[in-house]
Amino acid sequence: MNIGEVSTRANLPAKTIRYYEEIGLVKPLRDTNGYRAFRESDVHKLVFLGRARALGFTIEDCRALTALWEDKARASADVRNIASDHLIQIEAKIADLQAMHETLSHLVSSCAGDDRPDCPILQSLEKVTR
Amino acid sequence: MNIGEVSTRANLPAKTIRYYEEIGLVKPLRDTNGYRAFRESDVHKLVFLGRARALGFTIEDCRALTALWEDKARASADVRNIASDHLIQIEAKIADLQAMHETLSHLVSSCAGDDRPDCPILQSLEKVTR
DNA sequence: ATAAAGGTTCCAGTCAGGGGAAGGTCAAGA
DNA sequence: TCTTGACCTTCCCCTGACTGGAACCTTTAT
Repeated sequence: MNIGEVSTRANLPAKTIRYYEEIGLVKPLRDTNGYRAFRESDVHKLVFLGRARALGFTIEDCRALTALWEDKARASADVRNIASDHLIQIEAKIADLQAMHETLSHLVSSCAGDDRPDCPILQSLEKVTR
Repeated sequence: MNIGEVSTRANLPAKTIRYYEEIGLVKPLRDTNGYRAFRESDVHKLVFLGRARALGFTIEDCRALTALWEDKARASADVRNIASDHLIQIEAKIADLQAMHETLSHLVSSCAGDDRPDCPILQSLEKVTR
């Protein structure tokens, strides 16, 4: 199977798949013409990678997850640890963004948004109250 | 004022300040010895930049915001537009992260996390249901 | 025969800095 | 006066996870 079909089936850009090969996440075979020859198992793995990336796992997380995925004797605790670490990071990011959102939405709602130059947003950014 | 003091007062790493000069966000003078010579107004601006970056504005947003900040005749609407665009992006990110969080926390709580190899997290990542 | 569509590699760029080397400058203490 | 250590300078490479583009090769359809 050529990269185009894999791209469609795994819903990943061809560039991304080539990149994943470059960093050793997938290892497709090669045809005599130099084209990558993907097996079903490669597609399967790329789908897995796409799902994991969409959930915000880093590439290194993905490397660990696919290694566990391919290890039939793995302990589920190993997978769970990666996932719950990631969950904690997601929670921290959400909290950060919510704090930003609160501050900014206060500012936006306090700004007239008209032609006059006085703007509470800029006034607030000016303060040294970090 | 040398970069070290500015770094302390603006609460930004010296590397960051040099970078901001490189991309034209600040333009400190130079002493005869080649050291950067910052004015109070530079510090003021760097504090502003630090605040804006902490609120997640991009560098280009910051460039626009400082231009408006320094333009005494600006319309507050211009500032408000930048800020509310940014607010929308923050909201989208929060929604994304919350969706990830929901999916992942379901998975984590359904995983035994023991020594056995069967793991619902991996099983779910395997599905093509993107 | 030719053109379009698909494949290949390689290079460079993104964003917002961080790390570290090699070297110049300054202030304080012996 | 010398030296030590803190501070400053530029320079270049590195990050993550790709993306864009150039130059070139192969396959397929007309």
